[in-house]
Amino acid sequence: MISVTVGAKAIPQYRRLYEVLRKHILDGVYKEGDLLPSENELCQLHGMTRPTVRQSLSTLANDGYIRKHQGKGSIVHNLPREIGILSVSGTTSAVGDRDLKTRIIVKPVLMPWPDDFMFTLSLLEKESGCIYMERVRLLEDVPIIYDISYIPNINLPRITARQFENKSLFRILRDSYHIEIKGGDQRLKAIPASARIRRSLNLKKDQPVLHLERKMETNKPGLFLYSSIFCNTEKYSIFGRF
Amino acid sequence: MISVTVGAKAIPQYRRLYEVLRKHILDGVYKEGDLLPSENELCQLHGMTRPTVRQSLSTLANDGYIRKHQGKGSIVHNLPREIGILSVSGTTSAVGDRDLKTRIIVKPVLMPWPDDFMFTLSLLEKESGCIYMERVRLLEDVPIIYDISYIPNINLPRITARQFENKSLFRILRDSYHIEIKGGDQRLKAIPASARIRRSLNLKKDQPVLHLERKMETNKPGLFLYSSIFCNTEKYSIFGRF
DNA sequence: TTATTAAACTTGTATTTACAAGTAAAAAAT
DNA sequence: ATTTTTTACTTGTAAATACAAGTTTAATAA
Repeated sequence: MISVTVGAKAIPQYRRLYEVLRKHILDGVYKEGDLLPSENELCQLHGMTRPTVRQSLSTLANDGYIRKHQGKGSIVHNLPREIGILSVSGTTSAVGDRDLKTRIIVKPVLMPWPDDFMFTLSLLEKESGCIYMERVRLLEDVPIIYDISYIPNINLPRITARQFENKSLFRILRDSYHIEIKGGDQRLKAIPASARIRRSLNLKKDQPVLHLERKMETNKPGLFLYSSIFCNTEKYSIFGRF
Repeated sequence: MISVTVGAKAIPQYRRLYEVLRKHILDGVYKEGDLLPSENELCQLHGMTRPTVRQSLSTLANDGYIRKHQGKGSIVHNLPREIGILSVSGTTSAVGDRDLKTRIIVKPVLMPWPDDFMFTLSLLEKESGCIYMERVRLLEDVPIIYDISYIPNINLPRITARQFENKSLFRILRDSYHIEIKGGDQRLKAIPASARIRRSLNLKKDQPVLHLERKMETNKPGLFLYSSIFCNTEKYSIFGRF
């Protein structure tokens, strides 16, 4: 039987409340240090039970938007996101691409995987080859991130023909192929900038770069996306929680 | 009424199961790719209900030990911890100090806070002054991490007189002062190594370092610990989840 | 044999209820 | 006025239950 799902999947209640509260925090409805409404109040306000509300709040806490204190309440903790440009943790999207512009350096091309790829690949991945692309991400027209993406060529018809300018790769994957990033692993290193990276990111002499190697998990089992990311951290830092 | 708590606090059931499963994964009882017992099996095995078991598993998943797949089960995901030396995420202790030796460079001294401190301080913190210390952490006798710690001098009698050799600072804080690290924020940068850092970490010329600035939250409200950490990432990476 | 269907699993979401433990504010006692 | 106690309110932990949704296996039909 072939089942074609057209409409959007039902969004869980706890996820909806998460999005609402997150938006309110980012919009400044709740400011740094403010107490969120208590769990019982949120239950009444949104017509759900406490475990559901708690699931929203624990996700918010995990992503660093709030801190929970027994006996007190949930306190807004918005500081990092105001300055940072790339998040190390967070369930939403890994990169806050709100103010980031994208410039394509190498258009998507189909090629075999590099011999010494940074992660071990499955046989299926290896046989399929990879879609390769290079992009620069700019903050206020200043290049900050050099992003090399590797996508296994599994069931992604016509992806190399698509336009990626100013549209997140992840958005295209979500909208056109129903692929969602669920999370992933990353390795971090400080390395000297290569000549090409130095040129691309307008780096000063001897300015090192932060190198991230990422393996991203998706909602499609067996499908992983890979990125090699070079960051100019001279002016901006990368934020994270632990 | 004065209440003196002598014994250890009762450890929640979900935390106990978390520790058991975590240990089994680290010990290789469950190996990479293995399926954990199903939630219902874990319920029977440990005599608890599914919400409790699920709390353990979701914490394990958050810390990167397992991946959960609807309809399938929980799959062990132990790779990063075999290679990495410093964890960016994880509820337990931030640093896996199992194989790391510690060498004191500057013994704990009481001093005023630096003028341009990396985080904003509260008035209480500023007035109290800080306990300052510098340590090098070695992996197989090779210096990897240079750690500068700043601790507010609030209610920590005789801390400057204590011995820190080969004993984690955090262990002393926990054992002697009942202070637990609950989590925190960090900023990451790639920077050129200063002469002192280069000497301390035996860095090659032009080898940059990964710089972490950490603000750690504790179980004592208002008490934060601060660290400025320099990592030699030439041979080892820092791992993280997102 | 092959493809389809059904059943038996798995985790995901959600409600209801109960009590423990920590915090803050109000009330009472000194 | 000050201290102590109580109360009310907060989040934390835990059980019992129900159904949804995804995956795998077994049974069935072609």
